[in-house]
Amino acid sequence: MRGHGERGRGGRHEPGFGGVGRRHGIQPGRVSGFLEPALLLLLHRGTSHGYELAEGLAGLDPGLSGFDMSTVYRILRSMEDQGYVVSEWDTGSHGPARRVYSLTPGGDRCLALWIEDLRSTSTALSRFLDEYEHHMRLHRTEAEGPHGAPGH
Amino acid sequence: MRGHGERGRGGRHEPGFGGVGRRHGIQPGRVSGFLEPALLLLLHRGTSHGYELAEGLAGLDPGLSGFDMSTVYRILRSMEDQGYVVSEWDTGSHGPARRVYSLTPGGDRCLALWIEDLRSTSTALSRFLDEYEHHMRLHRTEAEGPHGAPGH
DNA sequence: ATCACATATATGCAGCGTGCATATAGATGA
DNA sequence: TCATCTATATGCACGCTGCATATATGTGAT
Repeated sequence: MRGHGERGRGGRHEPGFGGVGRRHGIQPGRVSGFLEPALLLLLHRGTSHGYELAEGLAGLDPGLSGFDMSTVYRILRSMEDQGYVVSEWDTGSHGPARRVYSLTPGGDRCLALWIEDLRSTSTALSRFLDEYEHHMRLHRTEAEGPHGAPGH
Repeated sequence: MRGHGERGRGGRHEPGFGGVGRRHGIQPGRVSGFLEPALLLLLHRGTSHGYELAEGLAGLDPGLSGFDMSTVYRILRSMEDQGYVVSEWDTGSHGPARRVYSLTPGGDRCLALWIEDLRSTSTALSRFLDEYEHHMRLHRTEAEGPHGAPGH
């Protein structure tokens, strides 16, 4: 996650999910808008704060490690506004105060809805990739011609 | 696709991929930024124009039918700027002139890159969903307690 | 003491993607 | 003439995100 030692020139972001590494214009990028369910899942495992959650994201999937800390904090606040999480300050720890989040019942339901959506997405994605394979198979045999010479 | 008979109140967009149905704030939404590879695949099947491509999208996946026509046109233009497609006017048809697009070799390569990325995304998504199932399974048995009474 | 560094949260700004409303215009049929 | 379908395009607003930056506390080295 950006924000500590790794600071500055981030370089390339690995494929995976996440609105990672925008590049510019329209090139192979990736699907995005995926932090919320990941954070909700982490919080379902237990109470945590932003900085720690960011590390948890990287553990969930390397593709999730490309997000900026600011994005993580903003999404947490936004989820709090929606009532999916609640927070309180933890001043008893070593470093600076931490805003510790925990999941609400609403957040639990929200996660379940996300999972439903992501399952649909996953199915649709697989269908799309299958369709691509299928099309390319046809395209190749068609290019070989009906004479059946599979030469180089 | 919005833009013809179906005009006006679009109502709910079905799950699937696509930056469909923004809702508001952060709720179960869906991954987005997915039109490009879909359009590139359609154009790999053959030359076509925006309006027709929009219908082709719905055929690829119902989740892709939620996109606005303006978005489709803008993405096509953008892809043309990047050299992935070229267009020319077709005035020989019945209705108003159509801007007909065809794939370039660059677009072909771009599609291949997209597919690579989408495969990573698909894998990552599956892993995430598996992790969710796994966590929920643990969570449930834990809630039942170590006494092994699986009662309701 | 001072400085660098890791930890921790937060805000302003800019750019991109997208929905919605709207404009334009040719073809067809009532 | 007027409504409708086909077809493309633009302006506006808003949300998401990266980047730069500001702030503050604790730890360890000099």
